[in-house]
Amino acid sequence: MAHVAPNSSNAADRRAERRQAIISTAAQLFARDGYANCEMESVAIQNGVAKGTLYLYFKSKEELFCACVDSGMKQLQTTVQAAGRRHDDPFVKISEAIRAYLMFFEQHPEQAELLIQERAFFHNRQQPTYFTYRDESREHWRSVWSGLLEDGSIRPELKVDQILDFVGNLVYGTMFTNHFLGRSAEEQHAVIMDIFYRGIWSDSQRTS
Amino acid sequence: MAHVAPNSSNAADRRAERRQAIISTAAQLFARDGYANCEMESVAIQNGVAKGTLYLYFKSKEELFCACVDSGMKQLQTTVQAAGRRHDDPFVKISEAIRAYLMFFEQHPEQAELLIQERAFFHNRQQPTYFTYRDESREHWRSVWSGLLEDGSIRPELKVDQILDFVGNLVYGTMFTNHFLGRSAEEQHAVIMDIFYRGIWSDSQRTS
Amino acid sequence: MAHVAPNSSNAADRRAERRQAIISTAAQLFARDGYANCEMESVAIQNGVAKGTLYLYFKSKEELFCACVDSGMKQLQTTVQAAGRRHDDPFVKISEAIRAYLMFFEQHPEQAELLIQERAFFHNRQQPTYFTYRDESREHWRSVWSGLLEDGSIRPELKVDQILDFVGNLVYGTMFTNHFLGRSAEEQHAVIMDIFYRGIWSDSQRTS
Amino acid sequence: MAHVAPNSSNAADRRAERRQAIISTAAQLFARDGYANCEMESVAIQNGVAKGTLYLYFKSKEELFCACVDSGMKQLQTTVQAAGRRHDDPFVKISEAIRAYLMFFEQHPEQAELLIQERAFFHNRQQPTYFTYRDESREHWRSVWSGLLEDGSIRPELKVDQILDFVGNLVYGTMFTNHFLGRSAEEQHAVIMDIFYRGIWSDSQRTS
DNA sequence: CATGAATGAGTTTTCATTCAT
DNA sequence: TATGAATGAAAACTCATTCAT
Repeated sequence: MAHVAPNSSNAADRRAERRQAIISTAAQLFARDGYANCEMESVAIQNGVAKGTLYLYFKSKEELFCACVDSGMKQLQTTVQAAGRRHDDPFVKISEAIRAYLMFFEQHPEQAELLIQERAFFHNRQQPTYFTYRDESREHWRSVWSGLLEDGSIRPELKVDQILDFVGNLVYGTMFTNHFLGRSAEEQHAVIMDIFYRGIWSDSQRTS
Repeated sequence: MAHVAPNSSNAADRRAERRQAIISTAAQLFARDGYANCEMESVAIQNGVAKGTLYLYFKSKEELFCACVDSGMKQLQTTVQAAGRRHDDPFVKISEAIRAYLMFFEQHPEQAELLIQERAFFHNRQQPTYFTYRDESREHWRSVWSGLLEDGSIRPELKVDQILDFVGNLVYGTMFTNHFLGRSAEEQHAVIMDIFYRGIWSDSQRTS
Repeated sequence: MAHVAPNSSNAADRRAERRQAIISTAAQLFARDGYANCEMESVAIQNGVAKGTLYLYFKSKEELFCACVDSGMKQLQTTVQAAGRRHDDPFVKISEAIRAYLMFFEQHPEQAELLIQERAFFHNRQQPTYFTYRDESREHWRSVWSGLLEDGSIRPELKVDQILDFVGNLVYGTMFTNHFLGRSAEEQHAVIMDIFYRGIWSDSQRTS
Repeated sequence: MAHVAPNSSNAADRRAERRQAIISTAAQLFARDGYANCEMESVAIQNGVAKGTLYLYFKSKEELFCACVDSGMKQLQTTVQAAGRRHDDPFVKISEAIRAYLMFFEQHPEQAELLIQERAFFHNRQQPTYFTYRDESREHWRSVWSGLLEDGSIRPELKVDQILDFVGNLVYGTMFTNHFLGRSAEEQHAVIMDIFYRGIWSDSQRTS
């Protein structure tokens, strides 16, 4: 019985690998030059293939771009979920998921750019992929927060959806300003969690 | 001596008015179609002038676009400052400034789009105008927060810059998700301030 | 009172002139190189204008091509009608119209090519322009033939439509073979009319 | 000694069969889509082979196309000749040959399209295949007509070449209009022969 | 100042053909 | 023989910008 190499065993696998390789370089170039200024020729050259070859893997420039965004968001989702699953304490789970989220974009700044490019070029055609993935995860986090609400860890007057929105907006905004201003996710993370959990008010202010 | 009308008293004023009129319609069109898909011709037609005329007011399409962003950010700044100045209590001042900020983008959704377009097309050429204006206001808000910190209204372990960043990121993220998802600023505002000020933890959780 | 030149009196006229000039050179080039091999750039250069200018007059290459065919068929129609109108005797009228038809394509061989190109490229999109114009003239010639049938000049067992079809097919086929084989219309014409009117049979054969 | 099947006895025969199969489907597709819009890929798929295989049988797309035209014209020639040979009377022979000609294109409309496509795309490179085959048959028909002229069946003032041209043009034009306008060859045939043999003039008109 | 006709650089996509397997 | 992945030349069309009027 012939041994089959695990990661390029057949034509379909090689195709998938090649596809992913194109996506990776394309993502970098789209992010660096912008969707409009990034030529298919550059992507091809950067991949060591001819222009026409790209069209064997993607029907159009737009489809290639969308594949880049989609691939990135999938990776983000995986990364964040994995980070959360590594811990049992809900607050730690949440905190570590947020850290993973911020770290992901710090390590993959091109993904932040792609989100902007997507909105800039395709806002009339589709809802941002980011929010599609965001909605997918929502149920999971909703149950985590519900638990915290039920066991009295969270102020009872808050609603889960409010918290989900708040934290979603907070990390979204933080991620982008980190990206634009070159700030470090690591430093931000502790402060964010602190204020998010405890607020800014002093005890005296709280009780007044 | 001829009477001079107060708001189009002379050629320079008329020029400024016309310039502003062009900016207004251009902002709408850039936002609706995207920078790349928005033709100078459309802007001209929408203004009832000929294409060539635009070039008497703006050196290029890019300059026109930048004028749109700049004009929008100026308006935002003015609106937010005015909202803050209407109140004396620092927390109310801050809260109302934030409300004004969110309301501004709700009423001028094209400005949110322009920020995206700017980043998408010109990130290699300039820092986002938004952050330039953001930095300009920072000093003012720093002094407000410093006062709160000094008088013990704020937890003493927090630093003003941390708070400024936190709230900046929070409203930035909130504004964009409101914009993308069509959410109402009014509803968000109360929750945001509540969590920002008090955190999400219950008293029992805080003391544990 | 200013004198106004009769043939370029205003912008609309100049536009029409320019349009016609483009059509003329385009017709030559489409015929020479074929629709597919004729580049818009060539047409522009041949006209002494830039490529973009063509698109101010014609929405697309296809539209320019159709304008060429249409213009040619209009000219053909005019020429043939005029030739017919110059004579009163119906048989002469018909004969001269046919001569004019054959001469037209001899003098405008590009029009014969355009008919072929049109069919070759657009047969899935529209009926050949030639047949549209052919149908338009049919009524006129029907009445001429009807008169001849009624006054006994034509064999009574023939029907007008049969004659119209026969002569239509005959001149159509003759025109194309003249064109392909470089034959002279002038020579063909007399023979065609002779056989068409009298047939090929000898008297003895007719009566047998 | 192995038994050899009579109609695919060896490699050469199988190759010829396959070649012909490709020609048949290619002819349909060239006619349906036009030479330019017909992709080699489609031809391959329609034949159940891979693109590369076509190039084992034909050097290029152009050669494949030419083979289609040539094959069609050969079939036409065979069909027409066979129809003529079935009769002894020269007028019947001629009439039946013409009927066969018109019927052939009615049953093989793709061949009419191919003639147009050939002219449209290759008129700078070769004379139309149709006329090559036409010339080949000319000698045969010339002798038929000469006989009729000599035995007094045909008006003595006519020349054989004139008759050959006339009838050639007539059937050529008739075939194409039948094709374009969807007319039936069967109906046309009788009228064509009648007018061709007897002309349109009434006896009174002939003698006047 | 205002116009709008003219310009021409620039890019995606297609598809015939090749060639390693 | 047969395959089909890879190639890369080629061309229509757009639109920001200019400039003669």
